[in-house]
Amino acid sequence: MPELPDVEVYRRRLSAHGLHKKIGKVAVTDARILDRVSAAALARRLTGRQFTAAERRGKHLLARLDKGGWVTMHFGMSGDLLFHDDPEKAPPYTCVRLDFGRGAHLSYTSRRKLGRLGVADDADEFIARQRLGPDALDRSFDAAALKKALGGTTRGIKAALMDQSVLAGIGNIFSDEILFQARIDPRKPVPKLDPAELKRLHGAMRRVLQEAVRRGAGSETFLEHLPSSWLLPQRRKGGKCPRGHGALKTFKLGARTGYYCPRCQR
DNA sequence: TTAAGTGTTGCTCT
DNA sequence: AAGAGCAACACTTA
Repeated sequence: MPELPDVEVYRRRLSAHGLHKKIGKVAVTDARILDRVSAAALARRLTGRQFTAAERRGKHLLARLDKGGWVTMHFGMSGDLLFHDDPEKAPPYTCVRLDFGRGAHLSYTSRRKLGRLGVADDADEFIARQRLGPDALDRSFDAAALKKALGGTTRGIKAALMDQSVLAGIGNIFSDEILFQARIDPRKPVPKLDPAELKRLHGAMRRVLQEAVRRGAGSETFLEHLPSSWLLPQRRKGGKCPRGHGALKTFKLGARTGYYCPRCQR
């Protein structure tokens, strides 16, 4: 699930409830999601420490530790970051649980175990190792920066938008929404985008991602409360173009399915 | 029942 | 050497 908006919601949650609290215990209940760190080493690194900041780059969440270092989290195709007050009531698929003390417990979940949690000494080093491009919602990532990031590639625009080394944060779902709002054919080769399209693309990207964060991406009811002008609620077999153009079409990008309206996306 | 499909990424192959 | 294809995983749907 988690693309940029979902992870931004997790970041805000961690920032609001998880900072400046001493970590008393680290419970690793499924070590498969640990990224180049053992359960014992993770516990050693975190016990007695506290988080001092929560940052995000694309789909990666980084929690800064006092006395140096970061906890890095990625959620793969399914995952969440949840607080709960009873340590016995960790959500399903919890892989790592941090106990901050009475009534404050944080659980990292990963249903399909494609997520990864690790530690990094330096955030920039981590970002470089992951080959992450600029964050899609970074203030300095303006239309010119988007054009520059896309420069050089000849692929279709949807594939380029989903390439985390080009820009970080957009996946299969939100690339469909962004391209629908920008009225651009997802398979259109990047070099064929004219300046007006690039401008629309950049505007749609910011609007869609920010609105998704504002509406609480990742929540159960997220799709139900979206404006009727959005593609996402229709993004399924039998879905219709929100602008009244009839059935949406699908196409395959590797193993992923893209949805679009062939009438309004050119 | 079995198989295909899934909001991601990384590795392999061309 | 950029880009396509597939495996990794666990669960849902056809």
